[in-house]
Amino acid sequence: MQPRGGGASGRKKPGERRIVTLEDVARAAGVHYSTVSRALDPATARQVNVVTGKRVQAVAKQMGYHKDMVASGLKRGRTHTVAVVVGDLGNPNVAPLLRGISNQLEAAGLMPLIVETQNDPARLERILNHLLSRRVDAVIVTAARLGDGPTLRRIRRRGIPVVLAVQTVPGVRLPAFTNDDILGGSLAAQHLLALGHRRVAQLRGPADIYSCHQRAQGFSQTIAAGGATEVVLRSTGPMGTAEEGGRLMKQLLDSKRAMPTGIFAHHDLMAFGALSVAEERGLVCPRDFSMVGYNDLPNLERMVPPLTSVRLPREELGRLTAEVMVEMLSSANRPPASRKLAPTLVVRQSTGPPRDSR
Amino acid sequence: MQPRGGGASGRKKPGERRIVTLEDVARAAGVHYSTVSRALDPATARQVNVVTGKRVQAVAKQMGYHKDMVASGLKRGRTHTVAVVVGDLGNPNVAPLLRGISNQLEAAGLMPLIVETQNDPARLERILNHLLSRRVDAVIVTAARLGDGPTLRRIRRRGIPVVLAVQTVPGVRLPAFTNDDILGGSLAAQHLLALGHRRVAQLRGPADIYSCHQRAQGFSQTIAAGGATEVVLRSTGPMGTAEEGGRLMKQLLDSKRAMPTGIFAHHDLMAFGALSVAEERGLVCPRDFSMVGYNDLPNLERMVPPLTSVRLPREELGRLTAEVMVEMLSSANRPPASRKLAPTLVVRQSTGPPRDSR
DNA sequence: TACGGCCTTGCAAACGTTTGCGCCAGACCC
DNA sequence: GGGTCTGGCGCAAACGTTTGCAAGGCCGTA
Repeated sequence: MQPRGGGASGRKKPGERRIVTLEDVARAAGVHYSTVSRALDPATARQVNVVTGKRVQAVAKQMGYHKDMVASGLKRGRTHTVAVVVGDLGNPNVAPLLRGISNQLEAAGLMPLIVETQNDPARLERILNHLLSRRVDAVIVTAARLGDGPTLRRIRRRGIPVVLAVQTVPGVRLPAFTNDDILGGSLAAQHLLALGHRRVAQLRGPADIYSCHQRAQGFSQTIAAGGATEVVLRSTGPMGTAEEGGRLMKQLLDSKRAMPTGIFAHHDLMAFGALSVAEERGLVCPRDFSMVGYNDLPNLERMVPPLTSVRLPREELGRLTAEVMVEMLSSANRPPASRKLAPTLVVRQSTGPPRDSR
Repeated sequence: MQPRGGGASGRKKPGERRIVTLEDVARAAGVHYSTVSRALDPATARQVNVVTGKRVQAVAKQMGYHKDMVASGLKRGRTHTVAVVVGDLGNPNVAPLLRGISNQLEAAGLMPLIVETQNDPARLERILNHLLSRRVDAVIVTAARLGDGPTLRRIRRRGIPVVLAVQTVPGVRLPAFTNDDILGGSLAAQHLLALGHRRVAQLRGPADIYSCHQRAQGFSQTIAAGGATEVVLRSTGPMGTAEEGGRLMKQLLDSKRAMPTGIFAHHDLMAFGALSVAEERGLVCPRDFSMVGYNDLPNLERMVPPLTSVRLPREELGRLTAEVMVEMLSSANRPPASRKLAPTLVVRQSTGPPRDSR
């Protein structure tokens, strides 16, 4: 049992003093360490005499005391840590989401523990075990796939609050804060209909992502209601890659049917892939067909053509999610209700009237 | 002192059993809990009889025991947590870097605790105090600014290993793993020189970021050695925003001197901002001037014009950094040496020969 | 003066794990 | 058969905090 603060450098400088504990402060202030503990916790500070309290606080500050959150966590059963599970840190959507979450949690004295599943359900399982053994106070899952229901229920049964963000999975009774993807799909459809498109195509994301079902539903319903015809291509690969988009576009172009004039891709990157394939075949967007993406990735306005896309309220979604989480942790009552936030359509130059109507 | 596992939902289902401890397992297996502890830790497992060990492990698994890392952390003084301080999660550079770090740490049984300073030195200070009180085993700082030396030294003096990634600050004796930004700047310069440019400009990033000094140095030296003339514009705002790039470009265009034919921007986003301003003034890239960016942001090939840029080995840098960190934590000897990784130039269509040479 | 009620403070038992130490039993040697 | 060694296990003390409980002092009131 070597002393603390040795570090791993090997060079033990004299300046490397070991950790300052309650007992050290207590000795210096001439009180019992329980008094120090009380004086330093705002919730119990009024139990100690004002002048003693001030003195203790001064001594603690002067000695550079910092509460050991590990010990505190052990004793209280609260680590003030909230795990945030993301699918892919490289996804441009997650940064604003995480910022929203982090800011909100931080304001409540909680620290986000960000972990990445890399969209691998097996990793999710492993990671969650790790998180449980680290006694996180709660979990925010931003990358739930349809198969994750049992895993999520398992954490919930451990008594740890779980909320879903961005992605939800139907049937699992957990509060979820998502984009209104039905509306998102519908916005894309309305836009194409308004421009006069009568034959449209949809490049769908993977089947195990619920929000893709929603996007599809919103789009298809609106298209049908508008009396236009639709063909649907289903992605089987990973979520939202340019390759998948290109593959589906090839499939579409190789089919016998008449080329649709409007295309809705479930992800901007899929739209890019599709555009590349179309260009190779000599098709020009928006002259020969219109393209609507999803997610409104950064710097879209500098792309060629600047992509019309559905923008999601990412940071706000993060804020909202964390806000609810904080409330769940402080007041132990009613399970909060799920909410959906409305996306908006950002129109750029990848969409226009169909060629045959000019 | 209420029992664990109550959670915050308020609905206490019967399934919510409290946490399984060593003692629970011990009772079920008919041994002392210290024996369970030893049996479950590979490092001490050989101290217990093989058959007892197997039985204990079976019972533990069957009961769903998971070691409480909080308690373990308190006892051992090791939390198996490494803090990773990033400046801005939205920066596309950080995702691959974090992936490299995470994968490597995870393989060593460590968990990254990702925190964002939002490029605010005051936040850095606050956050580091938080991290210290959470007893992280080590810290990786990926966003050091020139003024951060004292803060970094302070953590180091607490005996906690610190390494720098991506950004370093001269004078602070910490191992740093960075891109070779001198080479990066030089690559940009060589490219412009080879194309025949004789009058070039440099749009510099903020002065408190050391890698910008390096980029500038590499660029200027190479340009000077090539006998070309250079004008330098210095950013005073935040790192690498389109606004800053635009501002500097305006400054350049408004100056009396002859318009340079080649421009090197310290960040792709600055390049975008500059391009926008130039377009407004009727200049066309690469006809009227060439532009080289830095960082090789994603989807650059779909921009107009596709931007020539310096690509950094981000994920590899993360891997390397974490690898060294792991080694520092396991073997307590020699402080490791800093290393630089070589960037490469990705040539696209934003650069070409100067107009006057055609 | 006696007594009940504060306000302050100290005491000590947790929280769940790790680990030095020591005990016991069996094996082995002479 | 007595001694030593060793493998396996239990005991209990930590790690640093939090927090019921109770003791002591002070005040006011009867």
